[in-house]
Order: sequence, then C-alpha cells, then structure tokens
Amino acid sequence: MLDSKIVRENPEAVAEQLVKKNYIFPVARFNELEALRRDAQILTENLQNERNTRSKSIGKAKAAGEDIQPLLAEVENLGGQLDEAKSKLNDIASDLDDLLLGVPNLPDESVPAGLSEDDNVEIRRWGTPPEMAFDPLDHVALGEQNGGLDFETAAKLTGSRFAVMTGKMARLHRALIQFMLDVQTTEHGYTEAYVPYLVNEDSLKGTGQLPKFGEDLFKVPFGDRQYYLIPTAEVPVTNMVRDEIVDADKLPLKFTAHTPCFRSEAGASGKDTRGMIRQHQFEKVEMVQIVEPSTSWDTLETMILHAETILQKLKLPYRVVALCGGDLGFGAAKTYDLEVWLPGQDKYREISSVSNMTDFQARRLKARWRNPETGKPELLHTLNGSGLAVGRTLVAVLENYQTADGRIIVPDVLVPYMGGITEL
RNA sequence: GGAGGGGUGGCUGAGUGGUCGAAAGCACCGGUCUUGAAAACCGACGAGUCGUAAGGCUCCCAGGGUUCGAAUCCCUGCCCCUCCGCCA
Repeated sequence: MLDSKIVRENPEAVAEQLVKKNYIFPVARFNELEALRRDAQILTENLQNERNTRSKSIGKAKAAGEDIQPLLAEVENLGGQLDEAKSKLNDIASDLDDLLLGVPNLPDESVPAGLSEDDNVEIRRWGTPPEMAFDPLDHVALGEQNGGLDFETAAKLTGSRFAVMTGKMARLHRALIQFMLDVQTTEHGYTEAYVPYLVNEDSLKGTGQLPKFGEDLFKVPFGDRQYYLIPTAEVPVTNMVRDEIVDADKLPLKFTAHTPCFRSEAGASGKDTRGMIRQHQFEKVEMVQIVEPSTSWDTLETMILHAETILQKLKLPYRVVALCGGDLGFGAAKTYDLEVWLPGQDKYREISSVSNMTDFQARRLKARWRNPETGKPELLHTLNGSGLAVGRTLVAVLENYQTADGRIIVPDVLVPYMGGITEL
C-alpha cells in the first residue's frame, strides 16, 4: 500500500509514476472519495467529540448528586446522528481502502521503461551456453529416457501441471534443496525458517496477494474460515514481522526457507504446458530480508548475488535482467530476474526473481522498527527473492548436464548430497 | 475432544460502568552527580489518524450488542496457558 499522505498531497505525481508500471491511477475518483472522506470524517469526529463531552458532564453531574434527567434529554438524538455519520464514513472509507489496496507500488527511478518482458534490460551474463555436438533434449524427453520424471502418473493422481519424481531424479531434486539451503545459511548468513504452508487472509493481504490476486491461490476451507496454500514462502516468512516493532540491533533479519509453493496459475493456461516449468506445486528455497530503509537498495544488489552464487556453483550459465516497469510485480519497486540457460529451449528462462518491496508490504503489515535517531517506530523495508526455484533448477541441471549418450552428469557440488552418485 | 484460567503500552503488570489512553515497575531517551562508568536523583516517555493551526478522533485480541457513557457488562470468534483424554 502506498503512503496515503503522499497520494493525497500529489495524486497526479503518483499517477505519473504508475504509468511506467502500466497502471492507470484513477485520480479523479480518488480525489472525489478523498473529499467525501474528509467531510464525513470531520462530521463524525465532531459528533463523537460532542458525545464524549456530554457524557463526561453527565458523569460529573451524577457524581455531584445532581439531577441528570435534563442532560440525558439533550443527548437523546445524538446517537442516531452519530450512527448515520459513522455508517456513511465507513462506506466511503472502505471504497477508498479498496481503491488504495489495489494500487501497485511505485517503481524506482532506475527501473527501465517498457511494457513487456521484451523490454527488460540485461545487466550481466555469466558462463557460456554449452556447445553440444548433438541435438540437446529438453527435460521432458530426458526424464522419459532416464526415468524418474513422470507427468502422466501425476495427472492420474491429481491433474495437469503436477509431477511425480522417483529414484535418483527425486534424490537429485532433494539434493538441490539441501545444497541451496546450506549455501544460503552457511555462506550468506541467512537463518533457516520452517513455516506453515497454509496461511490466513491477513497474511496474504500483508504481502499483497490479496485482495487483488485471489484467483491465483488455492483456497482451503477450514471450519467457517478460509485458509490458503502459500504461493511462495515470501508470504509466511515476511509476515513473521507483521504487527511487530523490531529492535534496531536485530536488523537486518535474514531468513531462508524451503517450502512447496502452490499456484493455480489461473491466467497462464496454455503457457509452458509441457514439463515442469510451470506447475501448480513446486519447491522453492526463498530468501527474505527485513531491513532498515536506508539499506534496502544495497540489499537488493547483494540478494541477487546470493541467488547467482547457486548457479555459479552449479556451473549453469545465466544472465541477470532488470525488469521493466510493465513487467514488475504488484508490490515491487524494483526487480532483478535471474535467467538460466536451457539448452532444450535454446534460451534463457527465469529461475529466480529478487525484489525490493520498499515500505509497500511493511505498511500493510505494520512492520516497523524503532529508529534510534528519532526514537519513533518507522516502517521497515522488505525484500524477497528465490534462491532458487528448485524445479526449474532441476530442469536446468538435466538439460545442461546431458551427454550425447543420454546420461546426465551430477554437478560436482551435488555429488556429496547424492551419496556419491555421479550420474543419472 | 472434555474441564478450567487468560489475552491491557517495547516488556512485566494493575485496573470490573464515568476526569482511564490507562497505576506501578522494567527498558529506552534527556539531565544532575562523576576523571569516566555504575548507582542514586530529576525529567520526558504508547500507537495510529484528521486538521494550516488550535485542537480533535480512534485504539486495552477481533467482530457485534447494552448504555448518555465500555478496558470494565453481554454475545460470537480467534489465540495462549493448565489439567484430562486421544494422537503422527
């Protein structure tokens, strides 16, 4: 959520910045609601003030043993007026709230202009796509050839966009998870977190998935409530600081968590239907940092390096791109994507996304820290990034480490996690 | 699942219908003292929001209700603790 003060002071400027994000901010509608809100609020608060004052004097009169009947008669119809004013104010406030909750975060100045991923800007490349003296197979074909990767059985168990892995393939998948967690905890100073995979609505509002993107979530009814399967560990992990005031000396908070992620991908039918690029359920190792605002931009740069480290250790070629305005997520002020080389597709594909959400989530979360300089609670900045998407990393390993005779070599760094197995 | 007890400011904790946004203590901050520190003493000290300002308003888990007036009474829900039962 944006700072309503800033929006109020200069809605045109906000609208202008959001154009970059391909979002039309309804300035006229906002101004109209804002004016209504102001009037209604002033009226309501005046009435409340009157009620409070009169009630107090009734209390005094009663304590002094005076007759309070005439005073009671005076306040007779105050209640009705107040109820009416309140309900009017509530209606307006909730309209305004709905509007504001649907407004994305402002993009940072450094975010490139553009509408689609075609306008993303490449920042750097690492490694060289392997020269293969044969036609590389994609991971689906490799899975069929080697066994252990089975989409048909998964479709029987559940439906499309799920996978069953068995044997060495399943182990390789698990090895990747352990490897990633170990790197992030021992080399980059993250604290490992285990978190719930089902969360409540407040948590999803806090990180910005709700109210706007409910159709991408799997809902789980529970009694008369509604839980949701997490679409990313960002949700439970970032929400750990919801409604908290964090001591300055505890910052930055750095968490990493391995969780499954569940996405209904309502808007993506037809995209990447083959293989495990886009699944309803996938594993991810997530990095989250909760930082004091002055450091969040530096933190963004180090976090993308933390994600890159994994690919470097796996010797997988990749490139880093800065997302253009139109491709930025709802809550992100700036995002770097990490794209790994996939020989089977002959192109780079997203494997990680690292974002600075600035104070956008923190405001919704009421996640604050006490600034020693001011002594006051102030909003934190939140960042998150994949480190990395496990399924897609598995795909990258399979495709990049395939041999002409159909074997798959286990990357060196994973061998210890494979119990010494060196190929599939 | 059964039976009880609770949820109050950064923390501990008092408050059971009216000058209570809330005692007290701790922590934090400013000061006195000190070579410096500690101790002691003095002072300040919840958050959010509206308003140009003066000054309001809201918030004692959440949502309803009673009342002129609710932290306090009633209802519902959530969460925590203790005991019993069951259980991966």
